[in-house]
Amino acid sequence: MSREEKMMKKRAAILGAAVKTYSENGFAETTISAIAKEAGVSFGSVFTYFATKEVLFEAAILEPLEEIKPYFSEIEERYSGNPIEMVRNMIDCQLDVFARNKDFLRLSQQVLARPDRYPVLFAELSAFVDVFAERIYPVIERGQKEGCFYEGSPVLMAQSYISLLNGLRLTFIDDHTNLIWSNMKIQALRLFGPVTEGWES
Amino acid sequence: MSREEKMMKKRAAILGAAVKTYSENGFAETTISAIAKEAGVSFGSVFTYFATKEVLFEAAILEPLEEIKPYFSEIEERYSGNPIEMVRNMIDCQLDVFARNKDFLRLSQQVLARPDRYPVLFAELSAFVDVFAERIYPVIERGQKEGCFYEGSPVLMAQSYISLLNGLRLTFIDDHTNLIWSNMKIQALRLFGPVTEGWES
DNA sequence: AAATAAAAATTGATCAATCAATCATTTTTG
DNA sequence: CAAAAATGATTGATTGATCAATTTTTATTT
Repeated sequence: MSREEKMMKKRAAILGAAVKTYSENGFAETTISAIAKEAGVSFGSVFTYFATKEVLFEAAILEPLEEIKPYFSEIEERYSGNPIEMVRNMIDCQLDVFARNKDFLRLSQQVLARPDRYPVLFAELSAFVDVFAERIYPVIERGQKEGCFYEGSPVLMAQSYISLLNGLRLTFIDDHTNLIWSNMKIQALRLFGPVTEGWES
Repeated sequence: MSREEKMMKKRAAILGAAVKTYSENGFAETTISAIAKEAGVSFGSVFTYFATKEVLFEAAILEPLEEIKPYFSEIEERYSGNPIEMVRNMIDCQLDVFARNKDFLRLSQQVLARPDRYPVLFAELSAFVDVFAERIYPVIERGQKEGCFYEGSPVLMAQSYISLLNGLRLTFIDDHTNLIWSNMKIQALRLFGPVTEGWES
């Protein structure tokens, strides 16, 4: 393994440990030495890869966010069918993402809860939601024209849906099963239109 | 004003300042001296009324929780009409409570996000949700029999509704208007049954 | 291949700053 | 005056960041 490869691995280990430790203990109650221990590196090494505790926190938000972004921005590209089917596919996929990324989502909720403390990160997460609302908008409009979605502001629907996702992640913080999450998919769908039949997966 | 009255007032001032300051800055990043300043009392006085920083945090959760409890536990007593009307009244009232108690709800979300850090408080909040689910259960069942609510587990519906409330409080953290909140009431109702007509308030 | 030097990365002891809690002193109350 | 409450300076513990010493890696020369 080349030096560069080794260093990339080490950086990834530190970042992963940071996501886990920050999400469990919050920014202030997380010590650099706890992250170092979790990552299996020395205290000093953390500062070789991240200038400050603050910079490491920012990276722990922004880098996983990039992984998740496509599921919420590439709506027309990723989900297919008529509007109902598209939203159904989308919910299926996005709820799985939320169920899987517990640590990252706990972290992002810490940011959402304190906009003044994390202005840059908060703006980044807000922009993420705005992009989602913008991309889902035409799908909702088509569904409304077809008569299968409720009338009303598509932005409002999108916001209520994102709120439900965040709230679920908070309410079922310790739920490791996917049972709850698959049961909640139909509830999410009901924010868009009247739906009786459940999931067939 | 008697001494006892004065002391009650001072205690209330400290507790109010604690709810505000803890909710804005989190437990660890809140200093006792910041709470004292916000409350207009001296540093030392805080310890006359609350033994430790931890005890003050617990009081800042548990005492406002008692104020809010009735809106979520006295379902049959407070909300009237047929099932649809009852849930409509309930949502109307509970969303107002969530919109009004921003600081307390931010605090409770800090607890929900870290069950291991706050085991006792977390258990208290979980019990609160459980009581709500138990009390709303028969209303949902009646609505299902009347055919105006979706079929499916009433507990799941109640959980999705509480999740939406928490998520809304997180998403609209800085929204001071009540516009968003009144617009979200119909979205909340749609978790229970297919509803087209909006709010007439 | 082996030896050597230069550069880069690792390490944890040390330092400086922060802050919860204490407590001796002062002020207020009855 | 005596008891209670208020006050803020002091103390001890914690921890982010620094840095000098050590180890590892890479490049160069024999």
